[in-house]
Amino acid sequence: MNLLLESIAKHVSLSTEEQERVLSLTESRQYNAKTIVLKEGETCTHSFFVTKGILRNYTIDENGMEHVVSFACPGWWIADMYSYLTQRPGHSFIEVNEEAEVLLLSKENQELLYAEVPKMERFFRILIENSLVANQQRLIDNMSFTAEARYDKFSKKYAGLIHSLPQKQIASYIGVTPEFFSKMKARLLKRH
Amino acid sequence: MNLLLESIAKHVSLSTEEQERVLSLTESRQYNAKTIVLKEGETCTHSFFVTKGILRNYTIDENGMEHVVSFACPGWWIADMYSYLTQRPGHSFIEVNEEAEVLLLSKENQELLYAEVPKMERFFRILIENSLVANQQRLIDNMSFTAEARYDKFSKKYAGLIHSLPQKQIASYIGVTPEFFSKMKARLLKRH
DNA sequence: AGGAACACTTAACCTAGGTTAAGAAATACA
DNA sequence: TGTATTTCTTAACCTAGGTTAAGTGTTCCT
Repeated sequence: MNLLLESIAKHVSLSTEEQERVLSLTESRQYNAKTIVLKEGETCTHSFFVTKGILRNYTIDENGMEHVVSFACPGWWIADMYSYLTQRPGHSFIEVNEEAEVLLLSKENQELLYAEVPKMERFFRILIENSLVANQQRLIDNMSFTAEARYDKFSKKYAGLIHSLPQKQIASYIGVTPEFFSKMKARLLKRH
Repeated sequence: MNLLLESIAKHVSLSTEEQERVLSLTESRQYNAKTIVLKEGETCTHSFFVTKGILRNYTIDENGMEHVVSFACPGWWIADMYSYLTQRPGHSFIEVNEEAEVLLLSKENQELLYAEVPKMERFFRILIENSLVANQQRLIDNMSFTAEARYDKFSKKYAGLIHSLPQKQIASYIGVTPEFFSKMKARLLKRH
């Protein structure tokens, strides 16, 4: 069965016609690893629902350091939220980590969908609510915990993902340099 | 005119009956400064729309350190989002900073509102979207910038609020100790 | 008005994590 | 298959920000 429809069905129930309408407004794409699907300064015209592979959203700060905003694996959405919502040039990149298949939903089609299938507005509201809660938690974690504890949380939360990610991206997500991450990992190993 | 209705009107337009329905589902309350309206471990049954005063949402970590999640002044909503959305015991406090007047909206009434006035689902979707974007930006800022730069951003963003907040709360919001904040401020003064 | 309870400051000292740099391992790619 | 590029490791050294502690305002409460 279709991963997108499954994921929608977890939060709202659509008629067969509504399901078809949803799918008709999306567009399927495939990308090779390392494809950059959105660059800093571009406007994020579509959001991406991942059906295969892994994508990531990150910023590059004024010292050239990369900071991962989010990873997306199958069943997850990804976009530069600021740019997508405002339809103004964004400040982040979206890059394909591993050969991927995605469904594209353009901003216009999303608005259409809200008008035609109100349940989809509920669906996205719930998704965004969950993102917000996760994001607030991550912010508090960054202020409350040491890098080691954050890594521990990350490992548990993204257990499936963790072995598919280069260490430097994990380091960047939890907010430390790759060098420190490497040192920390060695310390953890030595302890047991 | 009513601050809540004004704020709604910025995003969706309601009929007079709809406006009345919204108001009929909220409940007005007054609180003195220092009132704790939600404690860690309690379930956040209502969200608060501030019409007067200032409230703040914060967590206390395992070392007893306070971390401010958000401030709310007139025209803003505040809640323990995790607890409010899941209706499970939360991990944060909501406290009245300055004598306040608020409108309470219970979770049940919010759901009622979504069913009766679909435009309100849009309204809250947009609000949550904006929160998410602001929160993602704050997270990235914490990883990209020094405490000084974060303070600078905070001062600009909350220019109106900043003189009503004790320094320790600003320190806690930007993610430093009150002692370091004090040192930093002295340094900034000395520089010009 | 007087004192308990906070809020802020300062200063000496400490540490988690950053920086630089150089080498080793792994991947990509021709 | 070899070489170029990227990732990872290690180690010496550095610094932003934390900790502790003691003193000085403030506020608030009776």
